[in-house]
Amino acid sequence: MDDALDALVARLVDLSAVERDGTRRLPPERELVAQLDMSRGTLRERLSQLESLGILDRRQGHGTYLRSPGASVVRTTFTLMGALGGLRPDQVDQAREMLEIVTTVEAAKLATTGDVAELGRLTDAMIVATAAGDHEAGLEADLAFHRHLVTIVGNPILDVLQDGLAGMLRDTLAARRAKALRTETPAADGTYRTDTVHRQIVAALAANDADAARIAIRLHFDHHDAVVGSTDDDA
Amino acid sequence: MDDALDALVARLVDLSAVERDGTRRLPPERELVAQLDMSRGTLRERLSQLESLGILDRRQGHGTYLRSPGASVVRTTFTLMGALGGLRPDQVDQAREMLEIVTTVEAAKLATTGDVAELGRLTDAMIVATAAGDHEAGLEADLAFHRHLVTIVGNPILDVLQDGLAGMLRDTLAARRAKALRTETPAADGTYRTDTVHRQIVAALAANDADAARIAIRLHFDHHDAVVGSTDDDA
DNA sequence: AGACCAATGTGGTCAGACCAATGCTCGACT
DNA sequence: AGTCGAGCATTGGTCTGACCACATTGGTCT
Repeated sequence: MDDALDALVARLVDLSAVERDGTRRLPPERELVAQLDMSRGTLRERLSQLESLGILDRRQGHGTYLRSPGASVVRTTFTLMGALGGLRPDQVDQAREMLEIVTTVEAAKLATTGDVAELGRLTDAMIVATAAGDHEAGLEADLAFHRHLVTIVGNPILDVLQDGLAGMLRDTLAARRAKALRTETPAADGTYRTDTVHRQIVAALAANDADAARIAIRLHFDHHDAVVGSTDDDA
Repeated sequence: MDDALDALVARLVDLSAVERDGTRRLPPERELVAQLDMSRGTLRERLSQLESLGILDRRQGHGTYLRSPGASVVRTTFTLMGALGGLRPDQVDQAREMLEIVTTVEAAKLATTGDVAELGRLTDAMIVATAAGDHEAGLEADLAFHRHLVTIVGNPILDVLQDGLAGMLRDTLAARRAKALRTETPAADGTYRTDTVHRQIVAALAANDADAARIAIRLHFDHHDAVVGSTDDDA
């Protein structure tokens, strides 16, 4: 099944035309039917598969567009796994934590001064937002921080996994962050340890010190776990 | 799109019947059409989506069966990502390595004496097979070893990711292992370091020593990388 | 009893029509 | 001239009913 779909994707890429905004648009289904020599029903079945794999985007009255498969697949996969039983939210959380630990360690080896500057900026934004009581923006900056760590490593697989898992957990993460901030007593200068732990990560990356990064990111999670009481602890 | 599919899956689970071998079998499509009040074409489109997500298994002349989504989704996703460009084999390899590092560390915290015994058994099998020149069996035991580490952690997400990535990399892994064994000079007792590194991992798990496990698994990869010359190195 | 073959049940494909949403065009009105 | 709205064309979404291909089952012939 996979190889056939594979071949189909290749032909579709050929038949697609590039729009002005850079997206690749497929010919209408009725035309594809002629060029691919199959019935519309069969074609639509294949397109549905590709759509569910995140490779296509179909919009009624608009057209069908190619796109790079992304986090959506991972998210739907695990969502449906959850629907079928056998997948608890804390397991998703655990997987994400494990992923972020290695990501951070790997990023520490590769971070450039530009990356460090960007991460510093995001940390500042987070602290400012939190101090101003805008927890929505704080969460956003928090997520952006971790997303940038993934970017540094530059591995598309991590991208997909991180986005997918974090996307699933968005509500959970928001709740965790809120609870941590609510429970915690801010320091003298009004900052929260929940936020300032990020500075340690940035420092480790600035020094390209993988060990320090590992310790810092674990502190990050241990702190949350201790406050919120999540999954398991660390050695 | 996801929520609609979600609901459909729930109804399908209701309509399915349990076979004697424990698998859940769906009614024939023509009957589903009546019970779900949609046309067969539309139903088939949905079923195709679920199949591509690894939730269904359709066999012509046989029937349609429910199954837990598994590694296949991850594998096809990343395979198609590769087909669309933007995903190199070494990136898959890197992701797998990163995943195995955290998996091993986590497993060290949770391993029981039974797990340790099983891992010891697999290591023995691997060493014996290698000594006998049966590299196929050696690879098999090697893969089983790492698969059991995932089992110890007991997180279905890791299961899926590990299986998916290792499945994609099967040929690559075989080549790496073969080259490592070919290049390496065996010790006095005829064992290879490629194999014996596993003993260090087992020892770390027996002591529930997460730090030792991390060091051991990194040695494992560093060794391979040094011999074969793969992706990046370690700090 | 064994081998062969036909009937049946199942998913896979095909064909043509109609429905529904989107965006554009062109005309009426201000 | 500008603006708003009705209508039209395009495109994906659904329905119907027929036929094809594969797998199992049971009967029939040797």
